[in-house]
Amino acid sequence: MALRHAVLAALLDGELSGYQLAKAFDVGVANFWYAQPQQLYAELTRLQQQGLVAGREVVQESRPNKRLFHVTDAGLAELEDFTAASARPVFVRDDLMVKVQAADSVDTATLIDQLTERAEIARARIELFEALLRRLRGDRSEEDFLRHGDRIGPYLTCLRGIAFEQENRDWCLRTVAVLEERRHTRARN
Amino acid sequence: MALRHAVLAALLDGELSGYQLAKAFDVGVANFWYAQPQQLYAELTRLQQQGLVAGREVVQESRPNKRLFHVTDAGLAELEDFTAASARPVFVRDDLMVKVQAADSVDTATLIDQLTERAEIARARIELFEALLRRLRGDRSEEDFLRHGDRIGPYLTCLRGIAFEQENRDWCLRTVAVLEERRHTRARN
DNA sequence: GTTACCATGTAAAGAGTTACATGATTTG
DNA sequence: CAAATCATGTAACTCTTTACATGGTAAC
Repeated sequence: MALRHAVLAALLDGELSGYQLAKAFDVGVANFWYAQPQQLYAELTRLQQQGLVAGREVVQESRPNKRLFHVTDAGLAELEDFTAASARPVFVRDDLMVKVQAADSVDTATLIDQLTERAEIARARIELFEALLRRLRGDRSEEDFLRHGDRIGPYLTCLRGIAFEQENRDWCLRTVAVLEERRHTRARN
Repeated sequence: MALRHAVLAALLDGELSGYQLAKAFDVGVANFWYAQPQQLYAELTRLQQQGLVAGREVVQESRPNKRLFHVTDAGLAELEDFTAASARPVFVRDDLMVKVQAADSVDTATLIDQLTERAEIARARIELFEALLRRLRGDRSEEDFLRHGDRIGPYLTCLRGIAFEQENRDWCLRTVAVLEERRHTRARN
């Protein structure tokens, strides 16, 4: 059960409604996990039943009412246990990689398009993440912030998000370059 | 359905038994996907029923008999379709990131251990992947191989595997450094 | 007026993990 | 004699995705 803990970790930053949480997870600005709104609403309900989060109804006039959730002491204890338990390494698991693996046997035209598009998406995310980093550290330098800041978890995970997307972008562009050169070479022969 | 295509792509390199396939997926040497043996046996059966792969029984004396599978023309066509369809971007989704996100609120001792261990695993995988790259390109230079080699798909995915693991390792080590320094700083105050 | 945003869900299907099962051979 | 390798699966469970569903307000 990983989503549970991702939700708990996300709620450490303060009270959030399901909708706000969904936005954070959706943009990937949460950058350490991704989940869809439906999952989050369901998970919040479960977590509340188990007493790991508590919600309070906020009545709004010009908008639908919402429930704001925060982590309870039991939730914190659960996170503590989770952190102490060991985690297995992860793999990339990307459809694009499967396609590239098969690149020698299939038409590469659309593949090149997809890689280019993916590089662009990665670029956009890097920008987004970098803006988030700046916001998190305020006017401090990164080094200073990481040494003395109160809440560095999100900053550290965001650093990884950026590194991942950079690697992503660079690999896509490199692969496009290789595939395109081969197309031209073949065309000439 | 993603595993289907990963299996098809993996079988492009030649006939494999379920067991051999499982080893490739397990080590992650397939490096573009990961799956467990049970999944693979089930998937091979399904693929065979759908005519996307064909198997032949190989009778062995000192070992149990095995079934060697290869991709059929229908399988190739399926891969072609899959490649043409668009793929959604991926996220990292790593328990370790969830833990780091919560690092300000939980005990970091075991977390530091886990990050260190993960860095070591990443280092080992990088070595493994680099050996695989050397084997794939033979005595050619990377540039030459990527320009004129017959089968570059696995090479390109392996490049990404390495980049991913490097990023992984570096982030873990950086995070450990940050967390450790904060422990010491706090201890002093 | 149409699109985007706020706000919350249910239901079903698909994918992946974990646990359980078996049994022979080879290597140390 | 124990551990690793070869070889193949089933069953139950959890997690994720996709599709469906509703309804008001704000902005262009």
